[in-house]
Amino acid sequence: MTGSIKKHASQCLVAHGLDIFGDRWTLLVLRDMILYGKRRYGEFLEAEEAIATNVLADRLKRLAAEGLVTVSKDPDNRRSNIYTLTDKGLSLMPVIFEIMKWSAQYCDLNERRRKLIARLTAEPDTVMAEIRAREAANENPAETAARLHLLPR
Amino acid sequence: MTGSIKKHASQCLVAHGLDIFGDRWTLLVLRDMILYGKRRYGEFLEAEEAIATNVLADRLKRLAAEGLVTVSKDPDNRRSNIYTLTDKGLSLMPVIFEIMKWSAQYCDLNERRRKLIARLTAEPDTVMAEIRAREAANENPAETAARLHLLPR
DNA sequence: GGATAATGCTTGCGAAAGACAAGTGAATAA
DNA sequence: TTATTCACTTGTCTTTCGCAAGCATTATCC
Repeated sequence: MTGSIKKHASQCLVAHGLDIFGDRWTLLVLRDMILYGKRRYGEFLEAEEAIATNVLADRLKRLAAEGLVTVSKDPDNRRSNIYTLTDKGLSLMPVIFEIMKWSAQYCDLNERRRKLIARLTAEPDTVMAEIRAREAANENPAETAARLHLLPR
Repeated sequence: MTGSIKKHASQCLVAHGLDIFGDRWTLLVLRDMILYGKRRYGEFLEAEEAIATNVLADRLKRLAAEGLVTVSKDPDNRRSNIYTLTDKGLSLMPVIFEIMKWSAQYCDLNERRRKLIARLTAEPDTVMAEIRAREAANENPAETAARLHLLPR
C-alpha cells in the first residue's frame, strides 16, 4: 500500500469520520460513485482533478477495507474490477450534499447547478432514493448523471 | 507558511469545499470552534488529536485567508490572538453535523452522545441557533460545551 | 525594574505521503 | 500470435507532516 495515513485515535465523531474520508481524494472518489455512478478504475482516472494512479489504487483498497465499497470482477471483462457502493458508502450522501450546499453559497452557479442545489435542499430524500435506485439497477454512468441532473455543466 | 496545499482547480462543488477544508486538520480546528467555542491557539493545541504547532499556525492563517475566521488581539492579554468564526465559518455547521451523524451510525455511543445525535437529527436549526447565540455572546469554552451538551463524554 | 514565565508562534530536520513517469502482467482484440 | 487495453505497481522526486527546539512579545513575580 502506498500510504497508511495516521489516524487520530480520537473519541470524537468528527475525527472518526475524518479518519476514513478526511483526505484530499477519498471523498472525490465517493463523489464519482455517488453522483456519477462510476464503478471502474479507469472511470475514476477520467475525473478532472486527475488523481495519481497509485493514490487511486490505495484509496480504493482503503474504501474496501472500511466497508464503503465492495470489489468484484466484471463478468463481461475479467480484466476489470467493479467497485460497488455499500450501504455504508451510500450513507455518506448527506455529507456530500452538505458540502455541495456550502460551496454553492460562495460560488457563482449556472442555471443547471442552481437547480440541482435547490433540489438537494428541497427534497434531499427523493434525490437519495433516486441514487439508491440507480445503484440497485446498475445503470451506466453517463445515463445516470444525465437523468438525475447531477452533471456540473 | 508551512505548506500551500495544491488545489484541485476543479469546477466541482465538492472539490471546491475540499480545497478549503479537505485535509486532516482544518475541520478539527473548526469543530473546536463550533462545538466547543475555542478561540485561542493554546486551546486548539489542547485537543486530544494533538495537532503540530506549525500545522496549527498554518491552518489558522489559511482559515483567515479563506474568510472562515477573523483574527484579533485579546484586549485583556495582548500576547493572545482571538480567532472568531465568521458567518462563512459558522455555515459549515451542517457539514460537521452530518459527519457526526454518519460516524454515529457506525460507532458505539454512550448515552450523552446518543442524546446529542438525536438532537442534531431532530432539531438541527435549534442547535445551530444556540451556537450562533453563543458566538455572539462570547461565552467561554467550558461553559458553552457543558450548557449545549456538546461534550463527547 | 530585572528575572521569570506564559503565549504564540517560527525554524530545522527526518519521515511520510503525494505527483509523475515508466513498467508489468493478465485478459482481450485483431 | 501479435498487439492493445486495463488495472495496477514501482521508482524517483517533491511536498507536506510530525516532532523538538528556539525565539519574540507581553505579562507576572519578587
